Amino acid sequence: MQITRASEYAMLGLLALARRPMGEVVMLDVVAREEDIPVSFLGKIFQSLARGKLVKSSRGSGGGFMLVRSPETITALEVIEAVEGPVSLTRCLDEDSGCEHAGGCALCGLFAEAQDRVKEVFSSATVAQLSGRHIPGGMVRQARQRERIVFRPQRAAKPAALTEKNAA
Amino acid sequence: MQITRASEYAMLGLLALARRPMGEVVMLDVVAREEDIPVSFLGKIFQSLARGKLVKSSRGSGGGFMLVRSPETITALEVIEAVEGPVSLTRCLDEDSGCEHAGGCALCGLFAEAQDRVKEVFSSATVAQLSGRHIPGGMVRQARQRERIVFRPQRAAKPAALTEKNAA
DNA sequence: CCGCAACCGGACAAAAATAGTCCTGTTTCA
DNA sequence: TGAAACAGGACTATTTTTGTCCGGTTGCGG
Repeated sequence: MQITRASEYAMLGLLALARRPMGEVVMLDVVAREEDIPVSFLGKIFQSLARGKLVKSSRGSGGGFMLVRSPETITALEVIEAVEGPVSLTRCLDEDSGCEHAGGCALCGLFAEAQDRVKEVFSSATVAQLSGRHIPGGMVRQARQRERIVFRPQRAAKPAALTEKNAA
Repeated sequence: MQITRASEYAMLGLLALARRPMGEVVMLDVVAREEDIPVSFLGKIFQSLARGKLVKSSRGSGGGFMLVRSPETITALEVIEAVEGPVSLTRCLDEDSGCEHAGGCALCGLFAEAQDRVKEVFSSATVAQLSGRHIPGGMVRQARQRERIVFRPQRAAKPAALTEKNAA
């Protein structure tokens, strides 16, 4: 799958846009400073987002980027795929390529299942949801308790056991 | 998280042991040839598995590796963690390190959730289960239909919709 | 219609991770 | 004792990540 910095920055960048009134145009420079991301790298990333129709760029003075769709409709999965291309947890799952140790490859099934779960989670979180929780900048290191937000695809049934297990 | 070749090879290597009567000692060389893995790399990997107490090595002529525990009790997660160390989907989730864009970082929550799901899947599949399905070697490329095995943590409720979506 | 402001996009590059290889032990069996 | 087999550290090649740089191109404002 790889969740690289690029995806992370892309999300943060969109959060920066989402914090503003819908349709407002913001310069790269501003976003980069707000979220503490190298400008030139962020430039590349926003190019991808633009190609993916998540943002629109305008050039010339007074230019910058704006959200094309409302933050409620943009999922984390879309962002990640816009930046990293089609995600796959392992080479095994790249379409075409055909798993090396093919035949009846049980591993592929297992990896595919794991990947589906990840996609499920990422496609159930929107930029708007994340924006609601996020505090920009590299500051406030230890602010406000930080209980974890839970992103459950649909049902919220018995999270208790799992959460404890992972905390331990 | 990264599922690298090393994890993949580790699983395949264990499957090779699991195919044999419990406790049988097999040489690296044999495993490597069976699963079509570079011997010297597999050597490194089995060292990790041995440190993780999943296999035991014996040296000298007639030496090799054997499973220490029965394949039913070895989960894919254990294998992966033995080889790759503690898994984390993103840098964000490395213990210590403390997320860069901390404060109220919503991204970390999201990533953590995704990671939990992956761990859930991997900890619910055992070497024995996988072994039952696996056909060794790089051969048989297109053999036997290949419907996907489903590894669900507990309940098997409504897999239909999801599976179809992914097949498409 | 000129010039600057801002993005576009390709080339480049450093650093890290991945995927191995190799060689010198050390252990054990025969 | 000698060969067989793993142990483990050092080394290397390739790829990916994480950027930087720079010459376009576009479009607004004057």
